[in-house]
Formats: sequence, structure tokens, C-alpha cells
Amino acid sequence: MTNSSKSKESEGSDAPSSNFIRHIVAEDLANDRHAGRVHTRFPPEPNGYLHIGHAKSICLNFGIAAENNGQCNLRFDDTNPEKESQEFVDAIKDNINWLGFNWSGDVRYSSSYFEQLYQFGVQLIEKGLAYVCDLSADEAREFRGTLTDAGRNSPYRERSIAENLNLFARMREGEFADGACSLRAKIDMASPNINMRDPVLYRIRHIRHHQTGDAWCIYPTYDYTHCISDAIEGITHSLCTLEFEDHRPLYDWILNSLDLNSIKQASDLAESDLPYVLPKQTEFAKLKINYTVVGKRKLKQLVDEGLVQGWDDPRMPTLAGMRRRGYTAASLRNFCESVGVARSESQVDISMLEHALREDLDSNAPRAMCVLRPLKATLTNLPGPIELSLQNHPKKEEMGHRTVPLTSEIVIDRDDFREESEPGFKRLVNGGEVRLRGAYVIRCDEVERDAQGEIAHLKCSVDLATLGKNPEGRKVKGVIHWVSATQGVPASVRLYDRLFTVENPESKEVVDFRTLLNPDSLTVLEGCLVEPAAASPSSALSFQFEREGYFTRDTLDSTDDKLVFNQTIGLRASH
RNA sequence: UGGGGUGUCGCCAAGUGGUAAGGCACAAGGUUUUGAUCCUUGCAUGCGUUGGUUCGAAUCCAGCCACCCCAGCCA
Repeated sequence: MTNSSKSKESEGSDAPSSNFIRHIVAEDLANDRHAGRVHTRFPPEPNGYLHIGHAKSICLNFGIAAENNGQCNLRFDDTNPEKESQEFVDAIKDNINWLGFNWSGDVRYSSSYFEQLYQFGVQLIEKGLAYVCDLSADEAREFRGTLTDAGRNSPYRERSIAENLNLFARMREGEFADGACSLRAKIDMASPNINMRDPVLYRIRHIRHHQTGDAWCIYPTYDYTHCISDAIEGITHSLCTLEFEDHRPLYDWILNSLDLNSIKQASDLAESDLPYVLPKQTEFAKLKINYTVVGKRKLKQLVDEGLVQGWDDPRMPTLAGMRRRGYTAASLRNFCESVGVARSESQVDISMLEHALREDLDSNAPRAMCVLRPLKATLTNLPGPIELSLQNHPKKEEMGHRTVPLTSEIVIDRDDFREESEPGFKRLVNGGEVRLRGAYVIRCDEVERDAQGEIAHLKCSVDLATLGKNPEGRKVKGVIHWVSATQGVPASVRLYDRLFTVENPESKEVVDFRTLLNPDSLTVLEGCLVEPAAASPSSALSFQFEREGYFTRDTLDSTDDKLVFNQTIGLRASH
């Protein structure tokens, strides 16, 4: 067999996986199509918060640039002031930095190209490729035809260039009311691609813009703005999602209709000797994950109707929410890489996200102990309080040690105790032994109940010969976590479960996705006890509470006298 | 009845004519003072389907089927 030698060399384990966009970029580089440049951009509209789906696009765009010594711009595609705001601009910038990416140069805004866009509009009119149309939106819809029937030409389609120029200028001057007319590209009302049936380039909106104020009352549409903005910024690879595939002919039509040299002169490459090449749009499938929703409208609805506690509610798939939940930026980046980039629409299983999270947290989160449902236990023969020095990470000596106080009064988790031994139960039972994590083996000698008959207190004896070593002559298989009842710090802990009860809450069959919300997505536990080291204001924020899972301090809700932890994700449970 | 796409293991996803990578999930073992981690092993005679071309097809050709997107002066 000769194939073994061949397959070995390609097994560079950390090499990024192959995907069709990496192929395209590599091929363009090989053919010197952009003079060696790779320049991408992430172009969010500031009309909502970024979510996990955006993370894929961010990682793709910034990643492709970084891999090829290229640049990636952050550009706010802010052509519809009606829905946009500065609040979203700020949140988006913050999220991108948190994810670990830095955009090239200053933040860009499509709105900062409005004057240039207007001039290009004039150019299209002069070339006889655009006209001012007085059809109302409703009329325009009728003229557009249907998916199967061709549209009809607008009665205003043959206005003279001079008249169009005059009208376009007056649109800008504010002479007309909203919707009175629009600038349209003159393409083909019979095109089977509806986007080519004389699409609107400019509409009239007497409304203040979050970046340009009252400077404009006409605003360019996405199709007109996006391609030109890409061209101005010298973007080489314009990556977007599949639903824009039908817009690509228009993207190309607009750029090819403009004088190439005038585009270059308006671009960041105006002074460059490099040959100017128009950007190319490439589409990929957006990220969908089961048991959650990423539709902007749905997320907004959850917030507005108080179904969650805000855009940064830890149950939300927004970057702000996930960050607050304790997701690490690295885990999100790794997840996006593992999901890949392709053109087939897919819905990724949330277990992949959870895997990336646990993988990162397992290797980086310090360990600590926290008892969620305390049950008091007295260690009857412990000579006195002692301080144990426990390793912060079982495999990483370099993460250091912390001191953990052991006192005669401790708490253990109610779930870790049963009166009767049961098959398969490896924790503490009456009369049985168990290891206190990092400390001694104890035996439960007595169970005390309260007036209601509930188990209230255990009396246990310690085998003083078992610190750091196994007892002789017998095997103690169970290990449970614990916290000193007197030194432990009270905390409130929030446990999370998936937000929706069904795999695909966004499916078309769903009438009202709100009825599919999981009523148990949030459980608040009060009176939990956490070891002092994890409660210190100067400690890390994220921990693995041993045998429970990963938790992070909620810095928004924690106060000096009330500590709050959010469960990031539980440990994998294999029993 | 128009146009544009996509179909490879339960979920993602490599593969570009030479005999189906990898990850997640799952299952079975081993190690373990976390029922975690880690390690080992297993997991598509098969690439939507039917034909065709070829010595050879997931890869090329033709037909069919399923699903997704498009009729905002949203992006």
C-alpha cells in the first residue's frame, strides 16, 4: 500500500479546514487577481444586536483577511435611518472587539459615502442608466409583475437626461414628500430576476440620520450602496449570505455601469499604483442552531415583550447574552471554525457549540467548589479548623493553588446524600464512606431530621489518615464537593436550560414561536455556598465548580452583599 | 407555469475521475480524589434518485424528486 505515506503529510492537525471561500481566495491570489491584496469587510446594519449567526460572518471575514495578511473593515451599512441607532453602533463595535477582532483603520459608515453615492447617481443618469420615477410604491409593485409574469415599463422611464438630473437634484433639495418619487436603475422590466426590474436606487425619507443628521432627505438603498461602498473601500472579496445571491447580477451591473476610473478615484486606492479591480461577491449559508432563534425580529420580540430580561439575558443567543452567560470568545471562534463554511443550508446541533465551550473552559477555567443545595454536616472528630491548599487546575500546575478552609461544620449537596445505599450510587449514604474532594474520607454516622421529618443535618466522622492518600484495606469510590459552613460565602446561582422546547422554533409550521419557550429555562437557586477563594472580588470570573459545571460571576447583578453566579454550561453527565 | 440555489453517516463537513477525511452526537472499554477531563475502539460497500459515459464516477452527462431564497421605496 502506498497511500499511507501520502495521507500522513496532509495531517497537519491544526491546519484550518478547507472550504470553498478559502479556495477562491487562494486561487485569486495564485492568479494575482487583486495584486496580492485580500480585503474583506463585515457590514452590519446597526438595527439590532449581534448574535451567534453574526459571529460566523465576523470570524469568516476577519479570519480570511488575517490568514492572508489582508485587511478587514468594519462598515456600518447604515442606509435606513428609520431602523438604526447609535446604541446599536456602539454595542456592535464592543461585541466585535470582545470576540477578539480588530478592524482595519477607522470604523466605516456607508453614510459617509452619501455624497459620492449621489455623484455616482448623477453619473448613471447622465449615461441614461437611471431615471426618476413618480410611481408610488403601490403602483411600482403593480408594474413590477410577478415571479412568473414580466413587469411593465414605468411611464416615467423615458424622461430626458436633463429632466432626470433636474428632478434628482430637487429630490435632494427636499422639494418632494416621502415616497413622491424615487431614482431607479434602467435595466429590464422583463428580467426573470426581479431584482433587475428597474430597482430603486434612492428613496425620499425626511428623517434624521444617526450619523449624518439632517444633511440628507434622500437615502440610497442597500443594493445601490453596498457594491459601491465595497468598491470605494477597495474590498476584494465581498462575502455575504445566500439570500443575496439573486442580487449579485445587480451588484455587478451597478459597478460595471459606472466609469471604472471614476470609481478608482473615489476609492481608498486612488493614490495607489496597484491596478484597481472591482470587488466580487461570494455567498455562503448563514448559521442556524437548533433550539434557538436568530431572527432579528424574533429576538427583539423576546426582549420587548419581557419574555427574557434584555438583549444580554444569558439565555439569549446574542453575543452580549452569551458573554454574560460565560461563553468565551475563543470558544465561539473555535465553534465557528468547526462549523465550516459552505453553501448548503444547515442547522447545526447545539451540542457542537456546547462542546467548543466546554473544551475551552475545561482547559482554562480554575476549579472551585460551590454547594448548590446545602445540607449541613458536622465532622465530629475534626481536631480543629485547617487550611488546605488545593490546585486550581488538575492538569495545570502553573495555574497555582488556593487555600480552602475546612471546618467542623460543612455543607454538602443534598443530591450527594441518600439514607439507603442504592445500586450505582457512589456518593454518601448513612453508614457509608465518601471522599471530600481535596480533603478526607468521611463516614456518615447519624442522620438528624427537622420537625417536618426532612433530613436536616448529618453527623460524620473523619478518617484522619486519608489526607492525600487512600484509606488502607478498603476502596472509597465516591468523591463529593463541599464548602465550609462557616467560611463559605452565600451566593445566588442561576441555572439555565435551553430557551425553546423544540429543535426548530423558527420552522414554518410554527404559528407562534413564543408558545414554544421553555418555562424552565431559568432556575434561580438561593442560599448556595461558595468557597471564599471564588467569592473574592479580585478572583477570576469564570470557574468550574467541581462536579457541577462552569459558572461565571454576573458582574451586573452581583453586589457587595449579594453574589450572583450564572451557570455557563453543566459538565457532561454520563450516567 | 419564472429565476437563483442546495442535496455525502442522527447533526455539521472534506472530497474537483483512481476506489468515502475530520468534528459533534452515540456506543463499548481503560485511567482518574470532579460520575468531568484524558486515552483506546466502534460508527456510510455508501454520496437525493434513475439512467448514461468510462477500465474506473460522490466527482462528468441527462432526466426526475425534495428542500431553500426572490414580487420592501428593508438589509
